[in-house]
Amino acid sequence: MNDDLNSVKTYHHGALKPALIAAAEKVLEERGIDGFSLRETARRAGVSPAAPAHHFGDARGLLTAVAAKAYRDFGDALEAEDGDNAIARLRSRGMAYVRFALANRARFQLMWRKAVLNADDPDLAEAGRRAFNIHDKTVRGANAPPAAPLDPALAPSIASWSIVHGFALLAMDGVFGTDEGAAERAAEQMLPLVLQHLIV
Amino acid sequence: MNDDLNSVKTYHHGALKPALIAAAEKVLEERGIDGFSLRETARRAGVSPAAPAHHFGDARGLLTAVAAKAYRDFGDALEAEDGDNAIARLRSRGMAYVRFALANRARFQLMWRKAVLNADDPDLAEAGRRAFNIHDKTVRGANAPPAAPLDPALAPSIASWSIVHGFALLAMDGVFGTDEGAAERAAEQMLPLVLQHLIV
DNA sequence: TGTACATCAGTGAACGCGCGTTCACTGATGTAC
DNA sequence: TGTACATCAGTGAACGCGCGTTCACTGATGTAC
Repeated sequence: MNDDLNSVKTYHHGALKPALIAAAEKVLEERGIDGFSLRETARRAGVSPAAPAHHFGDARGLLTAVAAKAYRDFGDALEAEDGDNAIARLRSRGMAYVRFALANRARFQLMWRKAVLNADDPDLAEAGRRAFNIHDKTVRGANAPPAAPLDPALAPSIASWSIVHGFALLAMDGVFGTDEGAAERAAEQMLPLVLQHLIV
Repeated sequence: MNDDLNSVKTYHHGALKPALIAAAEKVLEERGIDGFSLRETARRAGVSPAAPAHHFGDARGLLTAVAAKAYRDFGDALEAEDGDNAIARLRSRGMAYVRFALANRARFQLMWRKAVLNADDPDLAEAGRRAFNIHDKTVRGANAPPAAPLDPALAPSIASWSIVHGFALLAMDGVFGTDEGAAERAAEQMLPLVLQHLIV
């Protein structure tokens, strides 16, 4: 084990899997998805370039694990917000959506960069489903009947998801300036125009 | 010149600049942005790997030109739609937004992948501004006073831009299935819920 | 409690890859006189 | 109209790069008896 400060470097790392995920998150945040590299991640974790293969198979496997964790953190961030009524709750969770994206740019982008992930990873799928369900219940209520993907009943969920998603991405592109907090203020102006119409 | 069918290969291409842009668009559409390569583009255009440098400087320069053209085509696609009244017009242009994204996936993504483009290219900036202005006038009316980026008066424009943008990206991610037309049907269900509230 | 041994989790050198860009060059074009 | 020459638009070979992955290996761990 490597969990005390006096630990010396041992041949076996002890907790390399989470350490690699953490290193990958740093590399992503610093270099962006396009600049990501498995070798650099291994370097950060203080390990040889071949080591990650033992835990993740290949680069895609590692990125998939990072994305799954990102979806979990994202779901937690939504769930952590609440409000006095349905509209207030949706508004604060909408803001949480935008804030998460801006505070975790590369990870957030990775969550949607399907081409780079293992599409059939069950962990990833489950984490994504959970995040959507949290949002869907926020819009349609905790007791709304489950709905198939194209059910018209989902329209309000899709609409509100679209708006926060689109806004977050535009904000990340700097459409609202690079000034700290400007995007958040723009979101506060804009979300109330729309979200209230989506709660039934 | 190389513009008739019997033309033989000449040392000078004659219209290499547009030919390279067209080749780049094909490479992007086939391989995605991450798979884009300057060499492959040159290969498609039937030209040596060093040739593009004469017209675009480097790979970033070529991609920037492709993105600027994409913004122009995108603006044209919005402008081509109309409606009997402001709400109908906004709705049909919203659908045009979604359709353009789905029909020009890689190009649409490129338009927003700032990290890969020359941020200070005047052509690109101008084409982007024009597209936003077309949208803004659709929402706030042709005679609305111009507004600074963070002016609250822009909120309805930003809201509607966000929703079509977010929806388009989710659709591209396959959230509404890969079934041809499914995304368009979902958009038709959802857009009316929101857009009508944004016209003043 | 001790020992043999299988398994696990790493090493580090080497591979081949396609890439973007540079370079000295050359063929074609256009222009000045 | 002809000619000299500058400029433009290409060539193609070569460069160095960092990458992901493979490979034979070895050190450490855990387990059966």
